[in-house]
Amino acid sequence: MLDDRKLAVLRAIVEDYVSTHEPVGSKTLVDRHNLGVSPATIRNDMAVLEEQGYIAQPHTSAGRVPTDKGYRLFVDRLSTIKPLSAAERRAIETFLANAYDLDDVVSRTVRLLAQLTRQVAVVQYPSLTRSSVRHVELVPIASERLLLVVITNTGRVEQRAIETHEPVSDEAIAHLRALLNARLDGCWLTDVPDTLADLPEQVSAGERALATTVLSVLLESLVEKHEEKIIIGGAANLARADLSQSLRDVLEALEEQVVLMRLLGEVGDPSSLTVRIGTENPHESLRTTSVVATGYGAGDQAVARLGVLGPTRMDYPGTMGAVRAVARYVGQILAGS
Amino acid sequence: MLDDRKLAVLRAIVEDYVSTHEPVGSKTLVDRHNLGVSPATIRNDMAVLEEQGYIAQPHTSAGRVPTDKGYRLFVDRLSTIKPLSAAERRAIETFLANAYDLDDVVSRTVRLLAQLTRQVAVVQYPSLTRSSVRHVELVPIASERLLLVVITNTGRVEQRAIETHEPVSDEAIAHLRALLNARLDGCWLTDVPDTLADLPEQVSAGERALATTVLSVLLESLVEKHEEKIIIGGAANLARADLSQSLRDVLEALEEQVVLMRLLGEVGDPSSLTVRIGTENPHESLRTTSVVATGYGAGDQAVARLGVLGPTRMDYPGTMGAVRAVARYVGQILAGS
DNA sequence: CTTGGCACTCAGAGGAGAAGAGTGCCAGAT
DNA sequence: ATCTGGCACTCTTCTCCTCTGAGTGCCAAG
Repeated sequence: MLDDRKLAVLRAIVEDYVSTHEPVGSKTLVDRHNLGVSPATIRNDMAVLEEQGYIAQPHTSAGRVPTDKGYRLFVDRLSTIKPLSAAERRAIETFLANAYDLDDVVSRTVRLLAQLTRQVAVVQYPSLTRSSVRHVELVPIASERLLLVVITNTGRVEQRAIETHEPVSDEAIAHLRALLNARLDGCWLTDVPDTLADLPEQVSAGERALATTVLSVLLESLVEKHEEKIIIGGAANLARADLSQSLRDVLEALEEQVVLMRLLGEVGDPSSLTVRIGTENPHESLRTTSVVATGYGAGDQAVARLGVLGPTRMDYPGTMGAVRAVARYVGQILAGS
Repeated sequence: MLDDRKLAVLRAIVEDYVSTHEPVGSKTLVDRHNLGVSPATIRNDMAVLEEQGYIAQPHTSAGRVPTDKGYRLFVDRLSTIKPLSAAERRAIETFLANAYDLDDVVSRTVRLLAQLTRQVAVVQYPSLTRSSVRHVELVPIASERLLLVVITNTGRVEQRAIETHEPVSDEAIAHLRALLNARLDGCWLTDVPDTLADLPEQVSAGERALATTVLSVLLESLVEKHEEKIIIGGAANLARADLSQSLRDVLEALEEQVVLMRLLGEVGDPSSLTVRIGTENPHESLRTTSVVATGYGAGDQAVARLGVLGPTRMDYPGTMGAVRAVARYVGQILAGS
């Protein structure tokens, strides 16, 4: 029901609107893109596109603006992801290659994405589910307080304080530490609960309370909390975007971890990009923003997600190219470390 | 040269302007505060205050607005820090008491400050200079890659990846780890360089390269980098503030660690509050913002700083009260852990 | 199906005028 | 010597008006 020319018109409208930020009319359209027809013809096409909900008029005597549905069609069928320039690729590579630990990789990634896309970048810390335990450390820091540190093979370090509610001897701690390391070395994090299920029964009665406490903290910190850590960058780019929505609402939404989690979406196939446009977003105050996200990971299996958030009127091909490229390089870095 | 009534007028102007966000005229001033004189008298006082640079007029037929100099006088001589309500104190206490590790303390603190003051909160991670080494861990994560983890008595965990550029045996690692722990246990971080200066000479030739590499990374990560970590929260509050400056500039400044460091100022006496008003700030694009900061720490010695940033037209007594109170409670929490 | 012509609509710019808040100054009162 | 009421004056801001121009929809002809 939409012939080729109408699609070309829609594409032209999206591209023009994205670059000028102004409603685009039939005349400017034929001037800028050489469609071989007259403005009147374009007007007819526009009328159809509007009727079908792909474009809209801010007011009667203005040009057209793409709707969310219009952007959706554009992204799905009218555009191709734009590869980065060689210079950009090199810049990404060297910038990420210089990172010296996981924190640094993540913080560099978020800055990189923000700069490349000139939008707000969001990066989730790698999930622990695909990691295995490298080492467990148990350190007394006060008479009734321990610090539990778990180091994984992906270079991530989880720490957690433990209140024992009773004094604990150094021997008990050393014993438990040895036991934990013997049991867990190389163990997949997802297998930790099973592996340690019978731990309290394996220790002497005097150490049982301690073992139980440590175990519960360990399970809790590894299994529940770790997927929630997300960092954002480039918030200043929001101010440029000049969203119709109150900037404050968007900033507020961005400060809530839960919202961010849902924004990035489910961890899935890292080779596919998720694009959420305007009202497709799961949060009310992000009605005029779009999210481009993808998974990333050491191998072909995603361990977390990253993406950018910007006004619906963003340069989708370019943004998608940048997100995809950064995700790939981060994957390489993680695999290499 | 400024008599009591003129000071009272200045105080009233500041208070009114802060609460209404509108230039305040002589008539509204006598209406709202019961100074026992007529508007005309106030006008004379205002003329003097303006001549001396404490207040200014946005335009000829408008009321007066305090200048930075006016706020400075207000803060220094005309106001007292406002204590928090009992309810607020309880809220702070319970909110912070539930934190389970250092990361959590800091992130709760920043959220608390932002919420309490409805402004942007900035918290620096506790410096390591007052801490001592609790434990050093050295873990192989690849054939030529180690992870160095240092745990301090303040509950902070520093991690750093090390490239050895040559395969290292497990025995060498175990040996070095034992050596490091024996040497460093309980050692003040500031003393680490001295304590370890002769480390390379203490190991066999085969391990010397490794020891040197590890040592350099250890010193670097402990001595140089650790003071720079700062987190911010409540950026959404900036949008409400409606600064005359472009919001974007401020957001950009806030994303730069270096700027933030200089904003918070030198770590000094934790019992004193630093207030930087408008152009007193060390950064160009923060000309219309003020910073209220203070040190905090486990004992009477500050280990880091925290504060808030808001428009120059902020409620100084209330903000100062909140910052002081939060700093105290955080100190208590850190001391208790 | 496309095209040129034409009347129509409406947002936004620009200007004039009125309203109102606030000032500075002066002469008289305290 | 200081305070006060009165008054003229200065600006900003709000409203109302008109005008302009971009852009549209529709129609009849190619």
